[in-house]
Amino acid sequence: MQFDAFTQTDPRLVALVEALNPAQREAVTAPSEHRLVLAGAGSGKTRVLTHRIAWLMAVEGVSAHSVLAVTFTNKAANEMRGRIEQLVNVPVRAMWVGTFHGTAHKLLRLHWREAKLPQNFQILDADDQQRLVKRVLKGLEMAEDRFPPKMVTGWINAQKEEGRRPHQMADQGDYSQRQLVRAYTAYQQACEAQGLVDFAELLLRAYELFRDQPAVREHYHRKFRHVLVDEFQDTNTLQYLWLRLLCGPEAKIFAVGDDDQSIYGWRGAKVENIQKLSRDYPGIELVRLEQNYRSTGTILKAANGLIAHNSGRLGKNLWTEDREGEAIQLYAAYNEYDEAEFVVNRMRDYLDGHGRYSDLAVLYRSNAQSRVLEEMLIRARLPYRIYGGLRFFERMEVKDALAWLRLLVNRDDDGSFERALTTPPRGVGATSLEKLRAFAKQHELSLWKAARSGSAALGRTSGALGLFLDQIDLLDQQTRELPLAAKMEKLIERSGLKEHYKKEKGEQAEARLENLDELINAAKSFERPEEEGLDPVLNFLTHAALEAGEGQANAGEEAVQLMTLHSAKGLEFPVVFMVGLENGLFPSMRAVDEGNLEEERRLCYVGITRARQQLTISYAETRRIHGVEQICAPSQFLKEIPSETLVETRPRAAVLRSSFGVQSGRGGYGGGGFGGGGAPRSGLGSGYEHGNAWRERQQEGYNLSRPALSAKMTAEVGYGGYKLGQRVSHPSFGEGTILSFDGEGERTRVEIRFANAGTKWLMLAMAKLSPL
DNA sequence: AACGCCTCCTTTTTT
DNA sequence: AGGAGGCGTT
Repeated sequence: MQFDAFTQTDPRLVALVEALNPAQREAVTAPSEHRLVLAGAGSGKTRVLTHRIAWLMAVEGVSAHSVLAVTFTNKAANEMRGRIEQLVNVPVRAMWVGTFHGTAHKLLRLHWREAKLPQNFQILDADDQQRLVKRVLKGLEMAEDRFPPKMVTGWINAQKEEGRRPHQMADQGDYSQRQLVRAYTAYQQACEAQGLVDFAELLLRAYELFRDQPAVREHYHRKFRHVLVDEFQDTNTLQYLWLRLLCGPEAKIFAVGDDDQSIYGWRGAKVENIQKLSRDYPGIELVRLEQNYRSTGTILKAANGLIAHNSGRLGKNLWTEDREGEAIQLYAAYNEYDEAEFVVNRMRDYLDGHGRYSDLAVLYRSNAQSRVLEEMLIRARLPYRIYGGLRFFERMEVKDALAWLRLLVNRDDDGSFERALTTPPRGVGATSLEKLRAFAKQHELSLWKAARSGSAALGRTSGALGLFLDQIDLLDQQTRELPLAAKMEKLIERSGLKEHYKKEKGEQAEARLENLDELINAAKSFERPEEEGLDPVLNFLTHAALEAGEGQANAGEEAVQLMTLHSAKGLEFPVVFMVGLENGLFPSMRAVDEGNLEEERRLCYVGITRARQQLTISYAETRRIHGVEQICAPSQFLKEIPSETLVETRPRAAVLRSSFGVQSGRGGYGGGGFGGGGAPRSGLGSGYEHGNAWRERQQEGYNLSRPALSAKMTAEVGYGGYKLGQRVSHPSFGEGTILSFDGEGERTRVEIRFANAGTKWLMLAMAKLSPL
């Protein structure tokens, strides 16, 4: 189809393409061929993907039925569907838009017979899987120290992600390899006996379904004429194999990705799939999106300069029509507290001016870094939100309740059986359970069936056990006709879980009860009867496994955002703080040891390109890591960012050090002092050399902790009855909040942020302060 | 079954 | 340091 012809005829199509730049337009409107779109950060990737679909429908008359769009996260999938519907102005329920796992799951539900699964198969989440592997290892009497469950689980998943089944590996490799295969075999048998499917299994089964069932394969070959894949650089071996099988001779692939943003190699993602795609589809058309609509020229220059240090890139250079913007601020903090304080102070500057809390994001390499930042944010009374952490459906109490529901659906689910049997406690202890397990194993029965049939062999225990079995059956009968939410409620009540958590002490208990209520609430939205022939209970349980829910309550509220660099991918913020740029932390020690520096660098690239207007980078010269104070060298990435994009912010060294007499060999700060003047220290010279020497000695086991201390100590002690964060009143400046202290005794000075008079340093002894 | 002590480990995360 | 998980005690 010719684009020009349509611009003149249909105003809707004009609107569809008019806002696109030439490269985007080409990607969106070119005739249907296989296409690979290399989309740089902030270049309008999602836009291209959604517009492409809208274009196909509007111009080429493609039906929603023949489109499949796959993403990695539910969030991305939901967003995509929403934006497509906005563009074409009608709901597109018939279109398959979902995650790899969600799509695989859908196929397996539709073709459970061909996939050789029970109709009511259940999904095992990571936690369930871990437990099951553990039990299997126990059963095989494999030593936990030699074969840690975590490692075995990882290994099994890795095999599945390479498309390998145990029988393909039998009798291969050394002793431990054989043991692993034995574990995989037993684990898989357990899953099959219990009708369970883990995440990797969803993909592998779907792959095998297409591989082994020509009728199914051909059906979908006829159906899906357009297969669109988001974040293609994140696909693993199995996902790629499956995509290839899924695309019939008529299907056109539209893959969007960015090799420079491949940061999940450690979990099996294969950037090479991009090159593979080009080899497997020789005619594939390559489109590069390099114009960036997100960041300032300076930020892009920094990002480009950094990523240029990677080898084997497909090659891209981001550019923008936007202005240069501000220089990137670089701050050398004394320690992690100083760093956090600096971040908070800069946040205040921004917030005083105009900004919203949610404009601000702090990105760090590892979760452990969030604690100090949090502390500082609390003191500063700034609302914040940390991404990541336990999700709703992963919470203990929620999983407990769901175990009861799962048991109603499938009595042979041993994991749920054990969970329901033991929580709340009912006098069936470890010994009885062990007996039951042994009996079940001996007769190759599920725990449920073993308990039912073997009561005699189980001796005295059978009393409490029998009561439990009857209770389950009774609950099943009594709730059979109830709508889902009512069923859930009754289960929570009658299982004794509610009572159990009521008895629990502490503030957690309350939250637990609330979560149980919330679970009932969540169940309500799955009550639409028999949608697409799916049983509401199965539907609900699937949702719980596949979409574990938001990382935290109150999503989307006005708050400063804290997250790892990994979870920041795909997001953008006007103001970004990237903290902890120290060798050993970022790049992480492990990455360096294992030679994964390039992926680390890409992670840094991702971090830089999250920023729209302002980027601030910081590192600490001293940091407590695993409980030990360490001297840190600045990250090597700092050297790789073009220096003309950076401006070093002078530290307020004296604030942190004067009172403790810490003047020791800290190269770099010496000249600055505090107060005006003084050229910013340029380059990062002195930090590096002694940093390396330190690392060498560190590896020999020396602990080079210095007797320094530190913002933390100051903060906790407080002065003359005043504490950090305290509200005070001053006769001429009005009300304010104490931000920090400096010095001791009568020389103590105090930094106060006044509501109407800005931030000031005052001598505590002189200032006529009164607490509020 | 609940509690407390001890040891171990420590990058990143989605489904 | 701090959390998790294992294990032994009450």
